Amino acid sequence: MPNFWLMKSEPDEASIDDLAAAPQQTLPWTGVRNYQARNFMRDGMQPGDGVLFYHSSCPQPGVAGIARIVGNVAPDETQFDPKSPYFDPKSSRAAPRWLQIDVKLERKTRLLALAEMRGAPELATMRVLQRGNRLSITPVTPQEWAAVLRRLGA
DNA sequence: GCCAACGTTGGC
DNA sequence: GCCAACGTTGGC
Repeated sequence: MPNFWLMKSEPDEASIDDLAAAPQQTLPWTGVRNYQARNFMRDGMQPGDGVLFYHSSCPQPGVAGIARIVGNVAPDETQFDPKSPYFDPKSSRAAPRWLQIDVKLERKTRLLALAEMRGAPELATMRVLQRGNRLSITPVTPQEWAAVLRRLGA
């Protein structure tokens, strides 16, 4: 029984086109530095899970494609790299604090803009639309998943 | 650039 | 353990 997730990425860092251009159309999802989001990765994510790939902090925020979780969680390599903006001096290889997981593109979609999502009654329950939500990873219910795909014309 | 909202830090 | 101060997120 697969789960569904919405994962935010700033297109300046990793856009849907970057994912499409990556080897195997797969990128390691690194840089999660929030415990709640990490716990979703650690406790909830499984290979095969569906992902709504969301562009945030950009002129056109919204869902830009469908992806899939592949592989399993592993220590996020960027936390050990002093040159990385995601370096965490309080973490160690013995006790890694942050996790990464591989995400593979399923298909690019039309942009389902945040404004459209906000106007869609069937999407009103989505965590990403709730007031004050800042989590970069949020669970999506099967109903919400189906509603998004329907709206994307799938 | 602004600012609301939230998470984290650290002194006590 | 409390909570003020600070930092970050992210839409607008």
